[in-house]
Amino acid sequence: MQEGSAAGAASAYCSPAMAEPKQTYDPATIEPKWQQFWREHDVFRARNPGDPDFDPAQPKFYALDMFPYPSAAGLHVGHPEGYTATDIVSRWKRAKGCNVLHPMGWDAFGLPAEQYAIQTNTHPAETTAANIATFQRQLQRLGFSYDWNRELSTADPKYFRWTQWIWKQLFARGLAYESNAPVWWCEALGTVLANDEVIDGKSERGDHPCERRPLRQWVLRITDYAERLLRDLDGLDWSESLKTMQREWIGRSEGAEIDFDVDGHAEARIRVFTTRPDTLFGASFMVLAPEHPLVGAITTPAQRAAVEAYQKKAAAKSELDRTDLAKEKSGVFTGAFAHNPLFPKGDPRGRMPVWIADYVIVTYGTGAIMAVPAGDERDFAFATQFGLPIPGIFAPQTGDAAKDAAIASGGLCCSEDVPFAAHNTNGELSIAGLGMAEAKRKVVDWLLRKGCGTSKVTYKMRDWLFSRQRYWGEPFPVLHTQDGVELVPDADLPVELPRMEDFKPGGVPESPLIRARDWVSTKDHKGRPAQREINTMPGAAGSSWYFLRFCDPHNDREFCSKAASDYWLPVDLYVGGTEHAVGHLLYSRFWTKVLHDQGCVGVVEPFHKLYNQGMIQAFAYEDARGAVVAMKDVKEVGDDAFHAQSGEKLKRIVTKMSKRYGNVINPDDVVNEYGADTLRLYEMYMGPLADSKPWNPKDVPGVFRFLQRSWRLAVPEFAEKGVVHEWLQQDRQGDPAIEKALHRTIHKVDGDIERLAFNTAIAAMMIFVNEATKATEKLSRGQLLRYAQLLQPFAPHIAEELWQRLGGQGLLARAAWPKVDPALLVDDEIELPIQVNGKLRGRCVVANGADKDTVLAAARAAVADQLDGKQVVKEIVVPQKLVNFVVK
RNA sequence: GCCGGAGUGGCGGAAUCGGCAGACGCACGGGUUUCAAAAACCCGCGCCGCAAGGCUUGCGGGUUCAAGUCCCGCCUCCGGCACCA
Repeated sequence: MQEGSAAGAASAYCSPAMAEPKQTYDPATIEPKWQQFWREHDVFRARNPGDPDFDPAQPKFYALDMFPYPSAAGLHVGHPEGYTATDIVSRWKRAKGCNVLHPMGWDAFGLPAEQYAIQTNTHPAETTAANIATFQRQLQRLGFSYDWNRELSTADPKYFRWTQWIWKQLFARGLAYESNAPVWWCEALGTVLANDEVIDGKSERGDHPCERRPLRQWVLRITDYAERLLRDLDGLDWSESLKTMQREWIGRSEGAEIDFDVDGHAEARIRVFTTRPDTLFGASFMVLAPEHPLVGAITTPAQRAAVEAYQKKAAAKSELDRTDLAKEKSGVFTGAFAHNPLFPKGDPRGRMPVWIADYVIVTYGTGAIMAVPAGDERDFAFATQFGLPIPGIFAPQTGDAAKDAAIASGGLCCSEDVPFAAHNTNGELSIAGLGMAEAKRKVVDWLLRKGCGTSKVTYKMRDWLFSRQRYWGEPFPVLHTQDGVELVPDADLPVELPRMEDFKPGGVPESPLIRARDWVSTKDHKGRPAQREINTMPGAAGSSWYFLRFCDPHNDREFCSKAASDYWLPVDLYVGGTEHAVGHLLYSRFWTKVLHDQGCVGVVEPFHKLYNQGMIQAFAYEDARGAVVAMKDVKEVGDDAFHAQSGEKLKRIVTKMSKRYGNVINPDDVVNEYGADTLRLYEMYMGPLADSKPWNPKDVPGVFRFLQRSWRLAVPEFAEKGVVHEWLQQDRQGDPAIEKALHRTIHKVDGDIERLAFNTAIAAMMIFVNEATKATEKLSRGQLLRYAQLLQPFAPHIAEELWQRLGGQGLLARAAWPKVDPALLVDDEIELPIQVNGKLRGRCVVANGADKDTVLAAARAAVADQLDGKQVVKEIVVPQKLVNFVVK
């Protein structure tokens, strides 16, 4: 323990050398004691239907944390933030009579474990086991009320046996397929990555450059579920911003596909996707993605060299460069002409040059567009740059004549809903005067009749790239035989990883498993030679269904019994960071829906209420140039900070914790110095759960002092006076003022936990303790027992200790939530602020429920000097709130 | 560029439905206690002003008896998306 710290000083008093034994609040003694007691008595075990002591009358509550990835760095202070929040809710729900499922496990497969294993030259299985042990020890000393009987690890064969089984179900439903399409390859990580793991052409983890490369991969057909993944968001209790992120990721757009003939190429038809089929009359050229398969066939000899050069340049560009150069459009004419289906063959109005340009993306829609410069900013920019025609199609009436004229002539681009001009006709079809919606309908109907177009919905979301070229992941239960792909029978699951000494990526795109020759070569079901799949599953595989396994973690016949998941699902409260907004949360929803369709799970959505905690940040100091100075070079003097070497005055900023800055707070240190209850309480007291907020070491002793004051309310300084104060040793009537304060506090804390406003709940308890401290000897045993009940979800150890000392019945962790008497929430007399012309001028005390005239009379008397000689034009009386006189 | 969220004392934050702005904590100042210090406890603490009083929730307008809260226009910060046809 650190010298001079609050708790450190406290334990010094407890040293045996002291003549009189003091009873100081000493978390180092009481916390391990209660943790051990709770574990030994299995206090937080959740009951499943069918368990001997299961009570069907009890409501269930499933409180879930995003389980951690057990990194070598150990627990970060960010972890206990969300974990404390769900623990408070879990303990509170138990007190309210719920059967609570609050489990914890380990997301143990994945790249970092393998990277770390390579660095330290130890096997990932060993480092992972060691990291799990550390995380477990760190979490267990925080006193979370997890049902540790349900602990699981995704890297445990007993677990991933079922990950493999679920994958087989996906395969059987046609939702898993092999593909050779270009994928994101990251050289530094030696693997391919899914779309959501690549940000601006760099890997999300490690920020390494990535490139598109064709490699054989397993892919899951999540796009088949796009519509349901979108639609079912509506019923979820998630933040709107998170739902928006998912909606945008799914990226639904409604429009039409239209076919264009290519002059002189009877076999070639260019199919485009457009959200504005109504603007077809304004289409003046076509643009294909450089990678579009038709480019080679339609390019004229004269343009071939230029087109191929452009294609080469586009291929060399990463997606990042492509968007970086977005300011200026680039492209090349193919020499070919397509024909607008609105006009008869040969009609010059339908003649459209075909270009290639990298602003058209091959993987979205059909990889080709019809360009309507009058109605699309990008097409407008392209047409302007290359001198292509911009036919005007609109007849706007905005009231701004100059603007209207510019739009009508095609001199100004307009993507809004404005009426079409009279010339939008081909004789058969006219949309003159129509708005967007009606014109769309008419054009698509006409195209449909002519057989060259149809309405169509597309999604931005791509299929889920579901394999990695790495060792430390779930093997696929698949063999490659001479007849093709063959599934490993259920009876042979799990397919375990071979024990390998060298699992480093070997500079080849293939997984290191390719070197495990004895493992790779096997026999198919006919006994003929076959090869195992050497790709492994991505990190998100195991985490896509762990919430299901928690319902029935020891089942060795099924991944989870239907009865168990029917009882527990959906998760009632799921807390974690925003970083999983599209990845994990979308994948889990997808797997749940597939398992639902399979009849294995009743719900269609796994997480009813989802809450994103903010980030815990830290202070750092930067110099005049804006460079962050590492904490070891910072000298703090009072409120100011200086550079230790140069003496330069530094500016305090708030930023993320980082090893480089040396501002990382280790939860273990905080527990050692102040105890787990203080850590939990401080993290909840910092501010709203959803906000990002900086860790301020100076604030921590404040909450410690609060716990100490709570302790002092019950426990005398010297042991000879008893385990609690003399006046608490038997029951008696408590002070009525304290009783009222207590009821108000219970009411406030109850409501605040409900809305996850833990900071204000703690403030309410502090107010109670401040009031109670002023009247310590008037407190009754019953009052303090109820206070301990309130404190229990937040600071369970001290609360349990106080409960025991006060002689509470049984365990506090199992005690019911205290009752509020509504009669005690109202005051007999209330003080009203009195305003004159909206400014506070006085106060008066009236009986609660006094009639308006009584209140007015008292109010007038209280501000008589202000009203003197003035005329009152209006009197506003808001019952229970205030009085306002408007005077002249 | 588009879509979210936010901006309140020296600091973290509170104000849940338009009704006393600044709860609670930190820091700071004063006091009690002490040989002294720490701890503990008590008092004070938005800004200007000796005071009376005035001003104050990023900025500018508006609605209202009353605006941190509602409306309009801007500024700044954070997050997400970003040539998605």
